[in-house]
Amino acid sequence: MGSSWGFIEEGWRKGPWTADEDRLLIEYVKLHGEGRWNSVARLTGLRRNGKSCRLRWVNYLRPDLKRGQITPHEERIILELHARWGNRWSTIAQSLPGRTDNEIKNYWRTHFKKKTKNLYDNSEKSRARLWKRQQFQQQQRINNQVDIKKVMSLPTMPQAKEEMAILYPNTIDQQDQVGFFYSMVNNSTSMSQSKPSSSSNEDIMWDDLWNLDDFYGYFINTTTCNKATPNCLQTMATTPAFY
DNA sequence: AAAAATGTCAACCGCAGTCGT
DNA sequence: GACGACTGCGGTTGACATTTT
Repeated sequence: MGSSWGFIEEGWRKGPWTADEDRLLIEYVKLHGEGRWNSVARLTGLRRNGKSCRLRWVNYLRPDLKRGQITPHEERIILELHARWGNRWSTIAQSLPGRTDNEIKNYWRTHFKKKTKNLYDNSEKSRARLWKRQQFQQQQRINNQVDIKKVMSLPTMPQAKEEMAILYPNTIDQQDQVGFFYSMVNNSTSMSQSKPSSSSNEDIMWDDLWNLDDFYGYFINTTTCNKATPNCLQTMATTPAFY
């Protein structure tokens, strides 16, 4: 980061907004409408850059924002849409009038993401095991040694495989899809096995399900969205949050 | 009561897409 | 087509609040 919170850097103020700054921004939008955020500083004297102004307006000052807690109904929508779209928060936000992508993202992280925390907190040993497995599987893919038909015919979690095929038919590379899916299944299994015996079976099941859900989300992000890259699995294997 | 841990959320950053020149 | 400015998105950070020990 390198910037001092609440101070001025290169002429721009940073940190929490004051009531006066909010007022200036609201007046600007009243007069000029949303957009052209880089003009705000010039036209109002506000010492905030365009990005900061846009963010403040979109996430806090917009009059159509719904305040207060996420309702159970909204929560259900978030869950459903996240299962479908993954971390595409702005897409999810479009189905929740008055809620911002930032709000939904924060909500998800604080209410649901923590369910997977235990998985990430596992010992270095299990991380190393997973890392080795991923490396191995990646090497297998590189060497074209994965027989797609063979893998698809494996008995493990056939329903999940079927669901994946329905939900994400346009993935970039079916071989990668299957290979990664199995690495996640293996990951999930090994994590469960390494759990302390005090964990109930239900806890383990839910943690694994949440983990798979994360997998779905990440999978979408790395395959069907614009940012997809052919070597998405390599990216994934080197992403710390993933093991 | 105090310290530590955890939760919450506003705001930042970098990246990528779009648009105008 | 190349380039720069602008915009939007998702991930992350840090300050503050709340809960737990």
